Amino acid sequence: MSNKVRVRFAPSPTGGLHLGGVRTVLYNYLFARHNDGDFVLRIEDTDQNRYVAGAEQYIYDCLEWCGLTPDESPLKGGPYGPYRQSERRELYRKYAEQLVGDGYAYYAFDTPEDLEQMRTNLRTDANPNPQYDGKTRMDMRNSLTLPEAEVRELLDKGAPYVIRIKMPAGETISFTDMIRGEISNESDLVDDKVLLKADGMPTYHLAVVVDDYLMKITHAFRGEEWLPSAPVHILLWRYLGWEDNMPQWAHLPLILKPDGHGKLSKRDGQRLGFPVFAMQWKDPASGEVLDGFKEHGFLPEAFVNILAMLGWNNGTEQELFSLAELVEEFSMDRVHKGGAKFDFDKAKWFNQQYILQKSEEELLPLVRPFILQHDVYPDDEYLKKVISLIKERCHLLTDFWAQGHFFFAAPDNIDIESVKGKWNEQKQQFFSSWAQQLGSITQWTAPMLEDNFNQLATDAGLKKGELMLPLRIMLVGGKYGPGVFDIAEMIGKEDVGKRIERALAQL
RNA sequence: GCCGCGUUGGUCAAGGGGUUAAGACGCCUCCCUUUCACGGAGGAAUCACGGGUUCGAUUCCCGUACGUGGUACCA
Repeated sequence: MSNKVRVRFAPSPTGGLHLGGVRTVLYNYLFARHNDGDFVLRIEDTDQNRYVAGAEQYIYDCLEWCGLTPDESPLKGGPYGPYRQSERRELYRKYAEQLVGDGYAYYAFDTPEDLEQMRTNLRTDANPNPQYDGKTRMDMRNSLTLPEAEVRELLDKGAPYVIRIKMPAGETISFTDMIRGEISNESDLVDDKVLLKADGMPTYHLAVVVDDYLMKITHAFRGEEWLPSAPVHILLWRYLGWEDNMPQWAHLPLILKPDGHGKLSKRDGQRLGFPVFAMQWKDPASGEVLDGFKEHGFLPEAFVNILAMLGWNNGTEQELFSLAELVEEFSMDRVHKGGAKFDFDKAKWFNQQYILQKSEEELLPLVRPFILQHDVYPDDEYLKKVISLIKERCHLLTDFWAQGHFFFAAPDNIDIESVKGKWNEQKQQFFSSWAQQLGSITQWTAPMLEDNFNQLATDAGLKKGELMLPLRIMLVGGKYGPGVFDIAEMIGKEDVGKRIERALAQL
């Protein structure tokens, strides 16, 4: 029937959702939307040893936060379910058996110990990683080496076995990658990958092919770490007789750590002080909590934009894209081949751009949770005013507290050293008397306050410039923040007085 | 070791036989601002290396180096 574009994101629910994972989701999503196709979420939970409670729900939460919700998923259902591989278990065996029947795969009865034995026996400096392949398979215990009767018997009495693909000899297997062009591998160099494990579950290799076929996936995008096993998948499509339906492949470049080399890992984030996961992840087993972009104060639109630009651009100078614009502009052939180092400074800049774009009204509900964290409960009007005064100095939502805490409470400690140097009795007198006559100021507004302040300074024979920094330190605690009289207006007569008195006591 | 993939400033990157090799982040200087930030104006900084092909290579080809991924009954 139709050749509607269908793509899928197929994570294995084992922990936090990494930057690179979200970017794979994003490129899938953009490609699907751009082509009026379907975006499927499939859960690859075939490794029962790696089951982690809550990890699947966490993936939904992350996708929802990013605004990249799938059209079909275990949660939502769809015409090609089930979407959880553990629930498709029986399907895979049939195809594995079919491959054995057609001579493309075989039963292998070697125990893990046998395999280890083979590897240690064969390991040399020239060949540090011996494989189960065309060179070694005839020395192992499998349906190719054992007499048929014995194989039958082992199977009948329920001996544990796996099914392995029988890689052909002397073939060049090639395919066209949407990003990288022609890619080819020699079949002799690829090992006889396990297709069906002893516990009856498929490995990724079998499952990805069977499910992509059954789910009518037209384009398959995944990380470049899959490139070396692509020939196995190509062969499986061929051996199963589905080659005409094989999706087009695109192997996405890696996201690398900012310093040194290598794939960005969660440890790098901890080490360098930035998140690596989309949302906070609490490991149920270890109790370890890993920070996410959300909790770090990123806006989802910014996060998505950052990821989109990490490996893709539309050839113009534009860097800020809404999701709708990305959908419009996205194409796989403009994705980079090389990996990109993640730059947290640039990420913060993106987020700042989105904060700047938003109105106080829009920012209000986004900022509030980050203020609440500090046990402060301002009313809407007050918070909005604060937001408007400080938003241009905030890169992250968490900065609203860092840049605005003094609007809600007196600073814990003040940078008294910056004032001390040029401090004198005259200034002490000035602030003391200003604090005392605050009560007589009838109109408590920034301009009136400033006038009053200026007047008194002139009367005392002091330059305003010498007094501004001390006043700021007294009210704010440091050398930052919006106009000092705006701050004074906001925090009110009483607090201004108190803060001045308190600072004076320290000088 | 072997195999795959990659390589334009510190980072993200445009470009692709002839260009002053864009732009952004970051950094520095200056302006604005009696703070910080925003904004504005400048600045430093780049085609990994060696061979070809060519009148001419950053661009095409081949090597080398380096990086990275894989080499599991993990995905």
